[in-house]
Amino acid sequence: MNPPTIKDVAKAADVSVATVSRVLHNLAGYSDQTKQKVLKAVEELGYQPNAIARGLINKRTQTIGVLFPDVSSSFSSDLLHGIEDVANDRGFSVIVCNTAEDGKRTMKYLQVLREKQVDGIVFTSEFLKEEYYLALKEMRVPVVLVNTQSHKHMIPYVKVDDRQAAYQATEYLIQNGHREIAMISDTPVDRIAGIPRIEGYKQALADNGIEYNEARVAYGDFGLESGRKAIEKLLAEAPPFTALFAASDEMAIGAMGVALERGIRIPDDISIIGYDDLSISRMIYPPLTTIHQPLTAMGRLASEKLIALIEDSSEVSSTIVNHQLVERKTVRPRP
Amino acid sequence: MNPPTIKDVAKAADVSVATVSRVLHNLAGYSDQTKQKVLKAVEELGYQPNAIARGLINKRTQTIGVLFPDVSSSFSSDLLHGIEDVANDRGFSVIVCNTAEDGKRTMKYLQVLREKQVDGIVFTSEFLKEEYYLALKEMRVPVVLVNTQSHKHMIPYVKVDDRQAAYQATEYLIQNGHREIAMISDTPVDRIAGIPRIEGYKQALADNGIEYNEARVAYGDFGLESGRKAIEKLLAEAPPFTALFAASDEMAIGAMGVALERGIRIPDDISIIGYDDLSISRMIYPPLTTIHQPLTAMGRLASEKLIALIEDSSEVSSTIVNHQLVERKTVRPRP
DNA sequence: AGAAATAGAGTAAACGTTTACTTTTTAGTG
DNA sequence: CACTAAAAAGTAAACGTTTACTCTATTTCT
Repeated sequence: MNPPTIKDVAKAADVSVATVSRVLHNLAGYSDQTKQKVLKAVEELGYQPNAIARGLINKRTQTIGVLFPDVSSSFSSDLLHGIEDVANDRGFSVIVCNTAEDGKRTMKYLQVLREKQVDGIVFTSEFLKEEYYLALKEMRVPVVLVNTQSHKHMIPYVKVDDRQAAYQATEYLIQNGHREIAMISDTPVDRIAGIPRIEGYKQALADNGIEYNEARVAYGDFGLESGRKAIEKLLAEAPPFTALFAASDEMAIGAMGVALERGIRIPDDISIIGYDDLSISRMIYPPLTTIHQPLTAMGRLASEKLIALIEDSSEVSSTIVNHQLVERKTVRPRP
Repeated sequence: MNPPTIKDVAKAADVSVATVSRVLHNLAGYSDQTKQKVLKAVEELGYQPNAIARGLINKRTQTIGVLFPDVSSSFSSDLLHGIEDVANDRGFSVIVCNTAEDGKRTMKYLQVLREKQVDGIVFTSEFLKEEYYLALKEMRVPVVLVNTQSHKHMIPYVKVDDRQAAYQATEYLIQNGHREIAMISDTPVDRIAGIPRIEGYKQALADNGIEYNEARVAYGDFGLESGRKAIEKLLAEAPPFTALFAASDEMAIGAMGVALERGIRIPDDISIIGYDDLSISRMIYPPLTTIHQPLTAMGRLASEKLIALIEDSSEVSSTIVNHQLVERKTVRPRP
């Protein structure tokens, strides 16, 4: 009735459970004949080992937990894709957690992951609060950060150099002759993705002798809708501009939408450059010029680092992955 | 050194492990004084129960597995969002599996999920092969299907009525005066999402006295790129048409992209209606008229059904969720 | 007061593995 | 053939819980 256990196999093959276990793990200590008997019994009973029992004894669950602020964003799901892919390859399962950027929820997830005895954790796209750090530390499992970083604690991370990427995006607009350049940023309290991108933008302006004008920057939350709001604000309140740097593709796409609705041509009237390179960005019209972040590859890398830490608990370093400016159709030289 | 166990708590509180367990589960059998002692010890040691050990004994892991053909598609991640949300609420974790529509991979996942003793499985957006069904059956855990359905086996599902939705989409174009209506479909061997949508399309034509012309239907795979290919084929080879029904938003968006590139105006020259209503569809320009599938809600519903099955193993029925035609800017009356 | 019921607690088996240790069998050596 | 080394296999503890069962002391009832 119940699923067969190793004992049932042992009985059927008329050997001890230890022998069955050894055969199944290819350890030494049995004759070829015995091996055949065991394998036959396994086959006949349709025996499958119970990973829970195994996990209990060797204190390994072959499971990792991954936290996202928003699983359903294109950004997160590309990351997840990469993470899941290598994890699976290496024999790990992944439990997804959607924190909704809510501290309470996050702490609850952390507790669940702890109780479930995950072997490691990937924490993505969000500032690592001290509270989280402490919980993570108590769990004593490896952690890797993706698309975020902790200045206070030494935790390996995988991310692009936001400051430099933003610098490059802005400079690209400048090289195209633009001097009145607006920006849509994340809230300026975001120490991870917000501030560095604004700084890169400012620096590029400064290095090219263009004065920074605070009125030309609007704030969003990386989402589509916030991009619409932001450009509306800019159009209404900011001094005129011929180019726009949006700190996320979603915001760029939102902004393009309202521009187009109002008969503002892209890139003829306003050039736009985004940030992320979501798969959608290539496909919309006009295709979005943007900073490519290799999200799937970053996910893969994160998984690899984490598993390395789990398996040899050797030290693993952080890596700044290369971004890339991909030229498509939303930027053109200033007339 | 090691994380404290229930034994450590028992020792610290000077009671037996049974008592600790009872206190932790609010069962009867101890004085208030004892309870305080135990709680104090738990607090001081920072004890957290081990879900693996618990799972071993009560044969419940509070974990479900979810299979997607492509985790990183917007479609899947909206579903996942809903599934994860209610699962978490009800105390379940979710393990994601990306089958990549690969039979081998799927079978491997099924085995892993079995070994990990998940309590239930959600299977999404793919035809349930007999092989999968058998594996699932052997696992003896509840299953719910999302966005797919098995005609052969009685398995509860959650999906929209594709045939009817396609009918409605097509009829909407007809009501707008169009008579030369092309379609981009999934491959016609797809018994789940392919055939019913084509049939709905055909039926709507027939009911309105329009002859079906096979040359006006092209095939894709639901992805963006395939939408581009399909419309290119249509533009090159099909008789002229004034409207297009795409069986997925991604394909519709891909098609819009090439139309726009070629100076074909949407909706002035060609009206387009999509299918899915991804969050991006509202945001692109022009915003896509489409059939709304409430993906997140469908995910939630699936989770609820599955958990109901897990918890009382009562019978649970399937539900056809309501789709909705959302009118945006890509369809206009024929001039 | 004595019996019966009850509250408060402990003991130990069970869940399905892995593995250190022990025992038995076989093969090898001089 | 006696003895040793190696191979083959078994025994049982351990992992961290839950829970059925048992035991003792106290309360309740007649």
